[in-house]
Amino acid sequence: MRKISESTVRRLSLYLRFLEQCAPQKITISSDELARLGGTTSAQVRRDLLAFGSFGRRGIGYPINDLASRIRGILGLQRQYKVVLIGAGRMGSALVHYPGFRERGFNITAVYERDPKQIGVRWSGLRIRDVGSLERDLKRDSVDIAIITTPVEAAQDVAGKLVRGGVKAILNFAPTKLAVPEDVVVRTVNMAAELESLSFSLARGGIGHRE
Amino acid sequence: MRKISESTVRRLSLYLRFLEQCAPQKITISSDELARLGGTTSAQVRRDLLAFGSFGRRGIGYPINDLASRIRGILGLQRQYKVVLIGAGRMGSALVHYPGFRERGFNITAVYERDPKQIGVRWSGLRIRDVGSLERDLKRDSVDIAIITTPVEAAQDVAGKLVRGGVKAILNFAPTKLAVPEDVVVRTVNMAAELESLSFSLARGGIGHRE
DNA sequence: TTCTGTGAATAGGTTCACAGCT
DNA sequence: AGCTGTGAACCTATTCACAGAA
Repeated sequence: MRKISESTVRRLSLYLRFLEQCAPQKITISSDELARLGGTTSAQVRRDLLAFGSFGRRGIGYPINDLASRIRGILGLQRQYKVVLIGAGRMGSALVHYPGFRERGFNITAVYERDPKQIGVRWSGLRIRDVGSLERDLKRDSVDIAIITTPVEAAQDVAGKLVRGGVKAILNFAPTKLAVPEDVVVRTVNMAAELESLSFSLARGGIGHRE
Repeated sequence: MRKISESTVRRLSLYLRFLEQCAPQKITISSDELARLGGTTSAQVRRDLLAFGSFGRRGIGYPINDLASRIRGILGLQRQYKVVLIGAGRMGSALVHYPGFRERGFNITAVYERDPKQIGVRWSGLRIRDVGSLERDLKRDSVDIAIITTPVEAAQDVAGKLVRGGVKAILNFAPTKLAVPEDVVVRTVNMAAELESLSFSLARGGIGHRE
């Protein structure tokens, strides 16, 4: 089984969403159909799917259910994930209440915050905890993924606590590069940079139309 | 002046942030230093900067202020942008109050919502308007960028209104591919897909450590 | 005929390595 | 010596085009 690139992973997420939206009576789907839905080419779709073994049928297409569960396997979505969130601001609130996470098996089980005024407040049943107890809590029972929604100044410090607590995957919304050991994966979502990429495109018919 | 790739644009955003954080007495910065800050290589930095003309000085480095304003030029950040947001949910609230946007010249000037209970509510001085008047408002005075934070079912419909209202750039937080004309740029931020990319990495020491 | 699987060709992005300023 | 600018090499991703199975 070959190496799978980051852009392929991103597209697999997309394909999975489309497969799950298919009418239940529909049995198979062609690479061409998936390509139209996802805004790529059929060759691209076939290459992506080939990256983890071939099981489409020539002349027919791909069996929808098999393909979906195969993609879930690749993306590691057959299991549940324990997620904690640090930073009980507006962005934290938006993410805690985002239904798409739980649907995919990402369960936010704790929220941490530094501001004493926020500690103890409940967000739909989840009591906001003191970030001071984060490291201890992580050592007591471990979590899979952490989401950082703190102000930028606090982010690296929090990342340190997470790493020491054994967290191996971090989704970071603070606009900074986090220094972490080799075996920890970080994805940074930088809202301002997203807008900047749009202003770049406006300034010169640049990157073009990319979805 | 050559074509600039999407990944270069993303890195330029990063570089700009670092340049702005430099101590004011610091005059120049080397590609090596920028590389360390941004987690790339010096060769990569030099290539990125070369994409829009050479004005570093051999043996010295790049003049910080010049470089910063040149990058601002490339990214189209010398001007102000008028931005509207559609969908006054928690994510909308998080973005409206995010200080990083205004700092960069992205001014959210109106918020639209479908739910009548929300219409008229004020978010730090901004009165939430009926999405029914969106298209008319856009035609009266145009905006540069729109941010969609509606539920996924409403997103395509809103995108249609935006396009008819002359908006040429859309930042989309609904997990769906928006169909828009060629001359409209869309960037979709898919939160669930970000987590899926992390679960993929956890499932197999996959993509590796990418910042 | 339809639609996958895949080698080969192409394009695109990154790294190397070194000439040339300061 | 220090550090940029840049051709060339390299590596990775995408597209082409067609053989082969249903």
